[in-house]
Amino acid sequence: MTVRTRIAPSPTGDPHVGTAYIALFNLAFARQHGGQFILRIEDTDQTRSTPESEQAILDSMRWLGLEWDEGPDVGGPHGPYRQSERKDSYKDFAMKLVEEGKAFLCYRTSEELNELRAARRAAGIQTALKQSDLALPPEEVDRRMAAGEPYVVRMKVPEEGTCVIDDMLRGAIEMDWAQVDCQILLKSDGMPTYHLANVVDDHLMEITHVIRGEEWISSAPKHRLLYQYFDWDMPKLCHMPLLRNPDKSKLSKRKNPTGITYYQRMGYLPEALLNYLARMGWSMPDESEKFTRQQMFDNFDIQRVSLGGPIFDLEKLSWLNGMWIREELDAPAFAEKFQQWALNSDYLMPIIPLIQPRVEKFSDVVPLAGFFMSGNLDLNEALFEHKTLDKEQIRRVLQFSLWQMESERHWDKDHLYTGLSGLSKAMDLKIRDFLFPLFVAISGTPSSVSVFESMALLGPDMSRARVRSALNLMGAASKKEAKRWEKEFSTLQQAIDS
RNA sequence: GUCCCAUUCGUCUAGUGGCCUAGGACACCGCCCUUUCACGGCGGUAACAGGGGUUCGAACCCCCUAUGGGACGCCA
Repeated sequence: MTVRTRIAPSPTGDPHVGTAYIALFNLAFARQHGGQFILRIEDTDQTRSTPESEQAILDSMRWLGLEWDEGPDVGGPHGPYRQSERKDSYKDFAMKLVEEGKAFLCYRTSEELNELRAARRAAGIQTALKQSDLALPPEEVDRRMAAGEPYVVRMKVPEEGTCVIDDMLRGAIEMDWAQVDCQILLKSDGMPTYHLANVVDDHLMEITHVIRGEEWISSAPKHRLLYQYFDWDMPKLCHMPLLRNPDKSKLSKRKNPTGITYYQRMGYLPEALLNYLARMGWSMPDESEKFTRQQMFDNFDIQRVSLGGPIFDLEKLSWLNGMWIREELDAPAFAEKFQQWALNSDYLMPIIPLIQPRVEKFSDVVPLAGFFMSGNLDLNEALFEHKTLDKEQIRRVLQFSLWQMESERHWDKDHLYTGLSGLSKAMDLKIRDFLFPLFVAISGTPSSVSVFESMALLGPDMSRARVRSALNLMGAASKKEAKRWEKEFSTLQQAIDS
């Protein structure tokens, strides 16, 4: 038996806890049946899938104790997209379907598609786009083909009837073919889409079980149809519930710390985080709360997964982590773990050049650099008093910076500097005034080491969490205010971009 | 809007037709321990979304409604 999960790298290099959640259940299921667990990290978008972002995922998985098995030749964590010979073979598979009349070339431009969709919506048509909707006059196709215009390969999908998907947890799910659009298999750049690559890879790797997030249910008919078209055996599907924000929406970084490195930086033990993740939607037969990875695997039964989307709520995680720290670590182990966490040279070395110029005695170090080893800072409103900025401006700087930080795709000192200094210019504030609230939010004092370096080292989630909590302290925007600010912010952003 | 998935204490959950007057855990509250606080111990408040069936019997099976979520991309 071979179970796999497929992971998209995060551009900020901060793997998502939801990823670990799915991976954990794949691993548990595979281990319970003595099977293999394949972890695939792939993305056809080359800006996201970099050696660094892939490495970040592997590091996080290793930290959590989620070991994976290397697959056969096409498997393993380093996806085949980048290897040209594999890219061609995706094209071969797509073209085979075209020859057999199961897929077709589509010369429609994205503008045309937008118009088409808009027109259908206006006409109240709710069904998906089909081959017949996309067809162009033959002479127009010839013209575009002759002109060498870009095309995509789309799969053909039945216009009517129902498709039954068998889910390991939910049983049979019926869906109307009318709702399924003729999915693009090969993009105009020759890269496969997820749907094609997913099916081809899984077949070549002899995957027998796919455990993935619930958000994939609606594309399962496409996958089933592709297996049929290729005449391949289809793996069993299992859709896990989605982790949620406290407001019940899908767990997202805008509302929550979602990066694994955040929990690492926060000082959670990997065993505890994994234990907590396992308790999301799953329970031990005897309902115990604290258990090891191995105990979970020994008692694993996928049928014990409950389907309501669990809310990722930190209180119980913290309690559980406390249990692990108190009960599993004796004093020497505690000392060692703490030292590893706070004083390991990977984390410490980049901090030294920042603080050394300001240190006169070693006793200065903790007051100066303590914020690098803290979670949420203990702030109060008085810290934010400034000689020129009033409270309103401070709140706006915090909120706008937070939005800017949320949209930052490359989390490093230079990108942060470019983004935030651009914002301060657009807000028509002196950079030193603009930075003041951020210094307080990030380091707890108005005068500290470079705030950009600090944010880069603390990572996106920790930095955002601190700015968010500072904003809450000063008073988050009311609904009305938020609307106005959002408008203002988007015009500022345009100013930054231009 | 359309399709799909879901719905047990505030939160995570047990529960697969009689063991349910619904159990456990976090959080919260109270008491005990204690030079403080925390830990620990003991106790308490608190839930089957609503309405119809099926059945001798329904948290559990079926239908409808409501609510929440997801999907509707040359993202994954």
